Amino acid sequence: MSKAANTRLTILQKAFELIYTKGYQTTSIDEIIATTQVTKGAFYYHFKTKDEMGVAIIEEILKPTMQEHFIKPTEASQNPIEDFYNMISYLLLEDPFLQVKYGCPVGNLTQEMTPWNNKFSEALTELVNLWKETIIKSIEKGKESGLIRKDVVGEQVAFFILSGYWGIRNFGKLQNDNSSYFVYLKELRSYLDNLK
Amino acid sequence: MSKAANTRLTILQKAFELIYTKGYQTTSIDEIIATTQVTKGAFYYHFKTKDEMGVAIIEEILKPTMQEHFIKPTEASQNPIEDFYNMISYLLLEDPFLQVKYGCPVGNLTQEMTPWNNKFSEALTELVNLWKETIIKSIEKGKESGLIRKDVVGEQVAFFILSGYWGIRNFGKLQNDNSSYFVYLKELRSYLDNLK
DNA sequence: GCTTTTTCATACTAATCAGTATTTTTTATG
DNA sequence: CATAAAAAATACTGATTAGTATGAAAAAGC
Repeated sequence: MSKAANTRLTILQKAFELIYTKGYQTTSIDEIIATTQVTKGAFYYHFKTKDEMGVAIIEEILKPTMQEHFIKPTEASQNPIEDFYNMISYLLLEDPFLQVKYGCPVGNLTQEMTPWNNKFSEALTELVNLWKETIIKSIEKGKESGLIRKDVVGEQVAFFILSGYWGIRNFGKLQNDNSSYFVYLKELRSYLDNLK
Repeated sequence: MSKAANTRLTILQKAFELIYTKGYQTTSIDEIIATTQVTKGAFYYHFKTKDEMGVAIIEEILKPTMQEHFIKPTEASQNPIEDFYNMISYLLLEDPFLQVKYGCPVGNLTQEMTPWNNKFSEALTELVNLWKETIIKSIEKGKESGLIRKDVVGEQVAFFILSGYWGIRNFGKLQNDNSSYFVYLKELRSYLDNLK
């Protein structure tokens, strides 16, 4: 990777960490360049505005991460119900990057930037739809293989699972501990089992 | 109500509307006093800081509203399952104040202010716990009256319902339309029916 | 090695922010 | 009505904000 490309990536990564922990609006460019040891000239060479950088974070940091960690595993799944549970459980309790007190990065950005910034909304919608569609496909596969009831509606379940995930992360954030996750996961288990 | 008390209430109400639509951090005091036609002197006579006003909004605007619209009806309910559905459905589709594109006020504040402001977190936690406990009690009542299965765990269901609500409001916000609400409500219906 | 383009560094600006100091007006109370 | 206290009005401050203007260094092309 060229030195310039490296500078750009460093900015995106460090800025993402700051934004994930502090929020977008309250993370200033001065703070970003201070922690990245990059000058303002370099920053504005790579990004025309702060918002352009924000969208780049979604597309160049969040999207690939999601592809790798959610989309691929779900597509490869032979047992949707078991793997949905494992996916959510992993995200809530084990993922090394996500932290209880900071919630879900995609959820945070959605809450904060929608509906005031169209570029953000579009980029985030793309992400979320990708995840949703993957879940729906996985459910259809499960229906074919007999692991899921035929009368289950994929889109409904996808919305239900993702909503619950976003919501419980907000609870975790509020309480700043794992306890609500354990309670939530038990009910998720019983909900998912009812799809069989 | 005294004139001073009226000034205070006006500030809280208008500020809440601004914060609900724009977010807390991006709503400036200058903007609040401009829309309320109140001077800065008056504002800072009633509130020592912006954050003190924020907490007052939670306690004096959000809390009473929640008491009236969620707590009381749930406590009076004779048929929990039916009324849970109606409550969520009302909130998503009919409530005259809440708007799809702006999400849930409590959820928004939680996302934005936690974990960086303890006073906010405490005030919000109180609100949410109140709602949660009311739902749990309602479920226990339903179990006694035979409307809900005995093996249903109230706390799990309460978390599940509230998480789903918070999450789907984030979806609505992202898409800026009702469509996801309809899909979500269908699955909520079938989830709730499984508690019978 | 010379030139051009890319990449980055420094110093600045105008706007906005939360909050303060001080004075004036309004209201309550005797 | 006089006085004290409560409530509100005005003008300011210092810090922070996103973004710019301009020039210097690095890298690439020949």
